[in-house]
Amino acid sequence: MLDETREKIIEAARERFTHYGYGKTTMAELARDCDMSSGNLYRFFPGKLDIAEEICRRASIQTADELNLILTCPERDAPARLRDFLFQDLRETFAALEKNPRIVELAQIITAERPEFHNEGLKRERDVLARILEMGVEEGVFSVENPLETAEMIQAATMKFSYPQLFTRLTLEKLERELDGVYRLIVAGLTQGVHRPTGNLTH
Amino acid sequence: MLDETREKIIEAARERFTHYGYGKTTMAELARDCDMSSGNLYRFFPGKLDIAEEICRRASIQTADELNLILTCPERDAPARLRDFLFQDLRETFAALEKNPRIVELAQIITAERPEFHNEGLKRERDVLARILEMGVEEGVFSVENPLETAEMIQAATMKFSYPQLFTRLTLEKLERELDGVYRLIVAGLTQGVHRPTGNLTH
DNA sequence: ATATTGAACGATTTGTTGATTATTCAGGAT
DNA sequence: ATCCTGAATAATCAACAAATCGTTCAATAT
Repeated sequence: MLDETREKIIEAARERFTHYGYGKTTMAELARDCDMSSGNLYRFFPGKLDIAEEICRRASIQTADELNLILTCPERDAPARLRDFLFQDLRETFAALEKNPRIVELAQIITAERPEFHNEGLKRERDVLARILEMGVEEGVFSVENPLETAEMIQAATMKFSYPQLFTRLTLEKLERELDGVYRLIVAGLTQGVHRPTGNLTH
Repeated sequence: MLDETREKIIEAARERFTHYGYGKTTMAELARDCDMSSGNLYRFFPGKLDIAEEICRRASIQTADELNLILTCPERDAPARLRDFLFQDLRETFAALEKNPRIVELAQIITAERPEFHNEGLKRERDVLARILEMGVEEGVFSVENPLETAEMIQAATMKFSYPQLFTRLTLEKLERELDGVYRLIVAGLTQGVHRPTGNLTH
């Protein structure tokens, strides 16, 4: 029953946040939607931002789940899976930006206030990425010592394609061309094998 | 003589912008510094933002010039030069951020109002990068079809390390560890050779 | 006891007014 | 003619007041 009420709150909030935006929806409105007083909302969530965080967390988990399907897709080698992963991520972010800018705005607000939240989402995706790398190693096409660390590096190298704020003025076509180039660079590196540092070469 | 006056304006502006910030310096103050009326400034620059742009452009050119020195440094192979390039860029941005946040702030203001300006600076650095790649090809250590295009991809992959706004909460140490990882990934890819796309592998 | 309310409180936002400032340009100086 | 000025103008900013909103909690209902 308590959980049921929580769900009702989350649903009402998602409705208002995506329709009118985070700033424009008040706790009083949320309470009215759920037939309760505003004070009572605080028995279910510590505050407004936590409701938004829960909504974004679920979206993030769903994204990770969808990326996870790439792992079980048959008849694909690891490089193809890596490519699917990167492009699916970009396309979904881009589509979300066009279809519902409000959710993207929500994510930005939470990332600004709760830096840890963003790392959490990154970690979820990184685990999938690491799994793809491991598959590549098993297939004998990738040479990777530490999949999780390498996954972190791939995330760093593809950061440009994950932050909507960074690519608002670029077209999807241009982004895909660039991502394809970065992908080719990465996959060539993984195939070759990523070596330990060869000493400090900086003058 | 006209050029001399331009220089005087630029110097006065640099002084005030770096000391008090762009927003806090007025055209009237700049005019007084140069012993002229505020209206007269507009014979030398279309507007306030253009003065700031010229200051940033010069800083950007100097950065590119310093990166250019990497090309003539003796006794280094192309991978080492690439590493120097990436780390020098990161370290200089980071140092500028700590030593004089005002110049970084200036750059952000101009990038926001004049997107083209930023591309211009990126292009300057890209040319150096492409030259390093060409050297690598000549040395036989890199296999790169189109150096300028590959340079663009490397810039995309290292974007995380060029935007101060993105790494304000990360330490230089952490950033260098990540950049090292991305560098290793890239250099392995270049050594292997970056291949053309193998058809559209996305489901 | 437990669950819920809604008025009270402080923080934040909004709206408004007055001052500052970038930019223009008619006129004066050279 | 050419260069330069400084008052006029319109845009932006700062400061303050009013209103709104998130959050708390003593009181009430279940």
